[in-house]
This record gives sequence, structure tokens and C-alpha cells, in this order.
Amino acid sequence: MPDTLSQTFSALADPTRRAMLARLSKGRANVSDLARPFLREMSLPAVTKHLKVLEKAGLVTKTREAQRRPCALNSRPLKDAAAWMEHYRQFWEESLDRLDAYLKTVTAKQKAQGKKRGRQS
Amino acid sequence: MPDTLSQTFSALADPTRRAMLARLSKGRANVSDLARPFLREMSLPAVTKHLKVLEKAGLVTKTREAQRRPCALNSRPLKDAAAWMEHYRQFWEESLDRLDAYLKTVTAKQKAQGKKRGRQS
DNA sequence: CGGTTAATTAACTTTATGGTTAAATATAGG
DNA sequence: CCTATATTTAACCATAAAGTTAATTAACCG
Repeated sequence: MPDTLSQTFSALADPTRRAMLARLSKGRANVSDLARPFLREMSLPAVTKHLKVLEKAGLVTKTREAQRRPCALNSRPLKDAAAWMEHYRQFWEESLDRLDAYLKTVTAKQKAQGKKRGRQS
Repeated sequence: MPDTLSQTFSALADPTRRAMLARLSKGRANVSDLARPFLREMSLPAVTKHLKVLEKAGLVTKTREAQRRPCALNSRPLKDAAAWMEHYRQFWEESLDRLDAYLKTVTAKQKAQGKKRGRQS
């Protein structure tokens, strides 16, 4: 599936890759910098592969500098993915809305009742 | 990888599953409702499998009602995923900042130069 | 040139994904 | 009980993903 959103989400669906993005969010880093935290868990080629997934998804841009390959975060796909999620925001805020609505009916009733009772915690 | 974020992103990394979520965002639907738009592209069992992925990721809640299995959207994992993305917001807003900064220097220079030239395309 | 550092490619293995068809299960209803 | 509807399970296949080790490429440096 070559659609962009799928590629983006797919690239994000791995903790190693997310950690690499987190590292890049603190500044450029070349491959071995990015690899260092993971070299006890996996080999360098494995990291190269993860990086390639991030590149193909357009989340990372790799440049050349002598033997180094400095990488940088490219947030455009993240922006698009976040925009997709935005459609659903109402759903995770809904519970708050419901609480809000509930509180309004409660206070409305209290007003209708007059000031029989004091405020509750 | 049983970590929640990975499961969420992984579940989102498929257009069929995203479409199913979109459908559920418009209200409850049972399996055959969810399947209908895809039955020319894939079989019912394939849909069941996608649904299972969404369930395991906690994005969909399936209940029972006679032979039907009404499904509902559960946005909690989306909320968490969106929260993760939020860390990167500054990066996709940064380019605007840079453009902004650039435009400011440009207009500053134009002012400094006086009105020697007209606007460029 | 020859060695060292940085990163990639090749070849291969294992496991996960996404799909198929055919059979099974669950429930309503005559 | 029998049948139709709704959905799942089983068994299987093809391809992709994630990792490995060993070999290769690229560039600097003395």
C-alpha cells in the first residue's frame, strides 16, 4: 500500500523508529548516533533498515557529509497524520462534553429548585 | 510488540481499517454494515480480520445483539496517539515560523532599500 | 597505498499480515 | 426441527517485515 498515510502510520508503529524520531527531534544525528542506543538490542544493519523505513515514509531526510550521513526530522507526514486524527478529536473530548452537559443540567435543576442546598464539592 | 502505541499506529496503517473507523465515527454499525463497502474488494472473513485488529488495538468495541455484532468506536487509543504526535507539533509549525521570519527579513530589506523596485511575482 | 571509520548491501531466516475458500457456530423465526 | 441470516474459525498461501552475519562501498587520514 503506497498511500502516504498508511506509510506514515506504519513507520510509526515501531518503538525503535519512534525513538529515532525522538532523538532527531533534539537535533541532527548521523546513523551511528541514531544507532548507539540500540546496539545492545540489534545490529547496525537493522538500524539502517529502520532508518530506510523512516526515509521512505518521508519522516527523515538523510544527507551526506564525508562518510557520515547526517539525518534530520521531516515533520510533514506527521502533520498530515495529525490532521487525520483531528477528525476524531471530538470523540476523545466527548466524555468531557458529556460531563459538561451533565453538570449544566445539574446546575440548571439547582437553579430551578431555588437555593435549597449549598454547593457540593 | 505489544506496546499500545505500536498497536494503535499499526492498526491505523491500513486504509480499510481507517475507513471502518470513519464509518464508526458516524455511529454504531454491525459487521455486515462495516463490510458492505469492501465486499467487492475482499471477502467477509477478511473484514472480520481487520475488525479484530481494530479490537485488539482497543479502537473498536464489539457487543452482541442477537446474531448481530454492533461495533462502536473507542477513541481512547487515538487520544494517546494524538498526544504522542503533539510532541512534534512545533516541528510542523516551525516551517511557518521560518517562512514568517524570512518574509520579515525580506520586507525589512525592501524598506531599507527604499522603493527602488516593484514587487516580484 | 593501506588502514580505519561510517554506512550499506546481500543473502538468508523467522514471523507477521492480508488475503482466500470452505466449514462451523449462533440466533431468530416459521 | 429446519432454514435463513450474521459472523467466526480453520487451513492454507503469498508477500512483507524485522532481524541476522558476512561482505562491500565510501571517504578520510597518516
